[in-house]
Amino acid sequence: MSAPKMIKPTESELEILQILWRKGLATVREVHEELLLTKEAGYTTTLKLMQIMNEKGIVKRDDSMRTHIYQAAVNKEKTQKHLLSKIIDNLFGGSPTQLVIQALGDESHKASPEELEKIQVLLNSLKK
Amino acid sequence: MSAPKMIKPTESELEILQILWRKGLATVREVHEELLLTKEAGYTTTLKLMQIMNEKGIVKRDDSMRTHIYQAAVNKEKTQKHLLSKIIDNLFGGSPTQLVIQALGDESHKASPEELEKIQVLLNSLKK
DNA sequence: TTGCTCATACGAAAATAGTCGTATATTCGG
DNA sequence: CCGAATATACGACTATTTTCGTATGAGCAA
Repeated sequence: MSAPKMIKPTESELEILQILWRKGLATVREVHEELLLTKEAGYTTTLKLMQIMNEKGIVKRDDSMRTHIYQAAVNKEKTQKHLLSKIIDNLFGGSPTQLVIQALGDESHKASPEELEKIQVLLNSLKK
Repeated sequence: MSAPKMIKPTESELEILQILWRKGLATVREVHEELLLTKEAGYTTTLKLMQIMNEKGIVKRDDSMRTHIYQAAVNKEKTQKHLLSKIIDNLFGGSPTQLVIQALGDESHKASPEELEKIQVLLNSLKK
């Protein structure tokens, strides 16, 4: 098993990746519109970022038409896991438990009862 | 309630913060030695980083002696919580549950039974 | 005192990230 | 066919982060 590439998207790239993960396929224009909901940005800025992501292999695109169609080229769960692992080391001294505790206690991102139940199920399976 | 400062340490700063959180007080030399266990770095690089962190208010120092003594000036839990919150938004689309699930499933950072029990306790209190 | 070691200060290069203006090409309505 | 709207390419500028060389001075042993 080998890591084909060291995945390390920047913050801006992560914002774009999230949109692509959600939409599957999207044009620069569509991604840009979504970004505008959250932040200020010029269209060509978004375009450039996506071009760079393409060069890095973070996204793929179909450029057979005038308007190119983009999609994520990195797996969502893998990327999350990889970055999370870094954070556990970098921010929580290697302890995932500390991270989990902080995350569950986060006031601005409360988990619903259904979600808590999901976690409970996972917890049970880990306990065995 | 107001945020006195937007806490946003860079990666390198985070590495140093972790050491300071652990040790409490430390000289540049001590911090540097610890960093060397994990990565390459010149001494003056570490020094400069810590000087900048001092200017930013991320660390404090006692410079009454020739060898300055540093300590973290930001609260560990607050910093973790703040950065985690960003990550939940940036990487997990606002869902802490997804983050928790990925974290608990991380093969390279397994939680011990005692830690799982801690999480269980927290989970119980949240369920109410 | 002299010379060696070790500490901080400081400036500036190198590496990364993010922004955007402008050129140019394509499409399409009329 | 013409012009407005819209797309990509690309270069360059700004900002931030990281790295380190060099200067300078304190402390200390011989």
